[in-house]
Amino acid sequence: MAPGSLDTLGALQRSVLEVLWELGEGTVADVRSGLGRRKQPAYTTVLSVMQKLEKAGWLDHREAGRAYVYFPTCSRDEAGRGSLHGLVDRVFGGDPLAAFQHLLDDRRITAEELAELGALIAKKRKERKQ
Amino acid sequence: MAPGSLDTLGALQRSVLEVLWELGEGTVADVRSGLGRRKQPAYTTVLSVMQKLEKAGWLDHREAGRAYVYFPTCSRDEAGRGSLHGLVDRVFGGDPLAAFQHLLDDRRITAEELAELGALIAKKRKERKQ
DNA sequence: CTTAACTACTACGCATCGTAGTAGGTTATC
DNA sequence: GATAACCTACTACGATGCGTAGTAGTTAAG
Repeated sequence: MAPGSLDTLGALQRSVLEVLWELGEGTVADVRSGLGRRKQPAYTTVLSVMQKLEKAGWLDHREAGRAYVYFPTCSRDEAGRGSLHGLVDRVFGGDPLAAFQHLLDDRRITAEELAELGALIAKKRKERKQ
Repeated sequence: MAPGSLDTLGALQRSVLEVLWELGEGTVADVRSGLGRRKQPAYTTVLSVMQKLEKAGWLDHREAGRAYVYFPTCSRDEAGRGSLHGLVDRVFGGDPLAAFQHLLDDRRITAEELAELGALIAKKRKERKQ
């Protein structure tokens, strides 16, 4: 399970996580060069952020020779699910249906996506039947 | 539109908003007694929080005689929608369908709700057709 | 006029983020 | 073996934001 909501993380913290999800795993140096920023933070800055992320449960590490190789404790998908789950709890009183309603009212959903959704739900219902 | 994400608010801030959504509007004293807490914060504490919420765009007020009557600038629904919208942007790269997928995988959705959802989508599609 | 109620302004402790320096250990090089 | 390079651990600091509340000032009521 995700250790918290992505929304409570700072910008740099989320960037670091993003890089590690992209790479799968990596050293501090890897992550640092993976950050697509004009002004790269100091090595120790990235290290600090990653240590804090590890303490918060987002990252773990293994030793590989002299260096530590860090990796996320949950996939991007799981983190997204956890964040959404948290939002539904905190904002919609734990009612997923309420969240659905709002998403459905979103103007950005195309007719094709709507159709896709219908199919998705039908499939889900079939799965449940068994 | 909602001035931000509910998720970035503190616990007391959200409680205050909650009370005002419940009441529709209210003075500082109204909100204070509306907070269902064992230890009620000082009057000035609630006032401070509400002033900060107003500066942040969540509240507005009108004068009524001697007192200020505060009210939310957006409905609870709009705030929820805004938070969800923000989450979809920040976490799912602006793809509502991805958020749907996760919600659908939620174990808490009952078969009845799933059916309800199907009907909801069918209705939505019909609306779009016109 | 005095008192009660209400708002404005200010402040403080605490937590966290971004930032990074310094100290110390391990590996590679000469 | 000594030294340089690289890596981690620990510590720190400014900024910001939340919860908390006191003080001062204004307005209404008696």
